[in-house]
Amino acid sequence: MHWADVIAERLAKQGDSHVIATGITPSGPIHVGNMREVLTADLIVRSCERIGIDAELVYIADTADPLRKVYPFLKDDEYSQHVGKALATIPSPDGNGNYSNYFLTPFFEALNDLGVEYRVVDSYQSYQEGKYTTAAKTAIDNREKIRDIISEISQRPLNDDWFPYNPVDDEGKMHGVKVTHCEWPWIEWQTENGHTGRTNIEKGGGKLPWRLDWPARWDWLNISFEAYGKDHSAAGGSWDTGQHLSPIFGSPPPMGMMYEWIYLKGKGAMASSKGNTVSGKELLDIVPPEIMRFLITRVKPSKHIDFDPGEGLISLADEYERLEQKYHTKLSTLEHKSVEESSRKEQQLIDEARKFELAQGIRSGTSYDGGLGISFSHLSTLCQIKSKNADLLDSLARTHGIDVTQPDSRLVDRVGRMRNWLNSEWFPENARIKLANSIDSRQFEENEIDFLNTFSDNIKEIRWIEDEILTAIRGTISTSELAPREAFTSLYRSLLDRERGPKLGALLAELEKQDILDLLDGIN
RNA sequence: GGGCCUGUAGCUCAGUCAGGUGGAGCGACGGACUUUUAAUCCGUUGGUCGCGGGUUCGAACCCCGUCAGGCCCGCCA
Repeated sequence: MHWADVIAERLAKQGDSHVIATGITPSGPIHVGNMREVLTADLIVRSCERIGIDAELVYIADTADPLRKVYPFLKDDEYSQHVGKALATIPSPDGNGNYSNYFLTPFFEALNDLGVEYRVVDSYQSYQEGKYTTAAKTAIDNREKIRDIISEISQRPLNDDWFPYNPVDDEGKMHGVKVTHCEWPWIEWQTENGHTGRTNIEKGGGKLPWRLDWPARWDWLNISFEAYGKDHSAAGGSWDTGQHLSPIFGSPPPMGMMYEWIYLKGKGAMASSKGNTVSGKELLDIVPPEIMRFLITRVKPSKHIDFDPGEGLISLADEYERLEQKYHTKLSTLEHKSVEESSRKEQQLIDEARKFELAQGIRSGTSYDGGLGISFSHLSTLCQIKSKNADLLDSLARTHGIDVTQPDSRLVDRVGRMRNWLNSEWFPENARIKLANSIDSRQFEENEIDFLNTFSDNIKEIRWIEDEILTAIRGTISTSELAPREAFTSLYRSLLDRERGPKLGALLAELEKQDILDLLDGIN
C-alpha cells in the first residue's frame, strides 16, 4: 500500500473529518526540501478523499517568527537592524510590502501550480487577533509544570527565569528580552541594554516559544495530523516535548510522520541559510507540476532524496513517462485489493498506480486522461532545433498529429518550461545537441567512411529541407553495405560525437548545410 | 553522552509495522524490427538484503550488538 494511503486509513480509524497541518517559516526562498512537507500533507489529504473522509490542509505561515540572522541572500547593512523582529514586521528585500510576503507569494504560486488546496493561517496575524491568547494564558498559568516537562524530556534544565512567552521590546525585537513581571494581560520586560517596558499579550505583544507554539496551535486549529522534518524528530526534540505538552493545552497530540530532507546532489542538505537551494518556483519553471509531485510520491518520506536538477531530472521525467504509459495501459483498471487478499506483486502494482495518481496536479474525482504522448526527450530535441514555437508545432503536427490551430494547453505549457530548462544552468550538457568540431577518421571503419563520403556527395545538390535530407540518407543507405542501424550510428558518431541522437532529418534541417559539408570534408 | 532516520541487484527504489521460496523500473547483455534512434517489442543477466550474534520449524522483516552516511538533543523554527 502506498504510504499516503496507509496514513489515510489510520486517520479513518480515528474519525471521518481531519485537519492536516503544515507549517514553513518564510524566512527565505521556500525550497524543494520545504515543499516536501506541504506535498506530503497534500498526498495524505488526497488519500483521505479517495476513501471518503474529509480532510482539510491548513498551511501555517510562521510570520511571527523573528529573523534569526542576516542570511547570505540579504544585505547586511540593511537587515542587521531587523534581526530579532517578526518576519511580518520587516521590509521586503525588494522594497514592496513585508518580508514574509515576499517569500510567500512565489511559494503560493508554486502550490497553486501543483494543485495543492489549502487554507492559510498567518501566525503573526493570529497572535494580533488574539487566537493564541488562551494558549498563552494556559502556558503562563502552568509555567512551572511546563518548565519541568521540557527540562525532563529534552534533558536540558531551563533557567529559573525561563518564561513561556517571548515579548517584543519597543523596537519589535524578541531576542534577548527578559520577562521581569507578568500581570495578565500585561507583561513587563527588560532588554540587554536595560530598556524596560510592557506589552499586551492579548494584542500579540510577542509569541510563544516554538516548543509551546506548536502544541498550542494543535489545539486551537484542531490538528489531527502533521508531517514534520527529521530535525524535530529526535528524543527530546520539539515533537517529543509537544507530545507531552499537548494535553496541557487541552488536546491529544496529532498523529505525526517524520519526513527526511532533500539534498542537492553533491552539495548537501538544501538550506536557505547556506544558499544551496532550488526553490519550488524555480523547479516548476523548468518541469511540469506532476514531475515535481512525482519526486515526492515515488519515495517513502523516511528516505532522503538526493535531488539532481541535471541528468537526474531527465531520468525522473523518463521514469514518470514510462509509468504514465503503464498506468494507462494496465494500471488504471487495477482493483484496490487490501493487503491481506493480494500478493506482494499485486501490491507493488497498486503502489505504482498510486504513485502516478498522487502525482497528478488535478484533484481526485476528475479523470486521468491519456497524457500528452510526447516525451520529454523528444520535446527537448524539438525545443533545441526549433527556435520558433510555430515550427515546433508544425513538426508535431506531422509526427504526432497535433492540431496546430488549437494546441493542447498542457503542450504549450511544457514547451515553455522546457525552453526555460534549456536556458537554465541545470540542463545537462550531455543532453544538449551540438555539432561535432571535427571527425576523427581513425574511429571509423572503412565502410563507414565510404558511407559518410557518399552521403556528403549526395547532399551537396539537394534543397536543405527535412524531406530531401531524409531521402538522401535513405538513398545513401540503400547503396551502402552498412545495415541501416549501423549507418545511422555512423552519422550520429561523426556529426554529433555520440552513439544515438534525435531524429536526423529534422535536426540536420535546422543546422547549416555548409557546416555539415565542412565537417564531412574532414574525413579521409 | 542520549536519540532518530537510512543501508536490499551496477543505479533508483518496493518489500520490514502483520516472519513463510528475495521484487519493480532503469542499466548491461542477447534477439526482433531493418530506409532513422535519444525509438519500440521480446528475452536474458543480475543480490552472503551493511556486518556479527540471538529468538524461531522458518528472519531482509522481531531482539541485542556493531559499522557507515545523515540529522537532532537552543528562551531557533
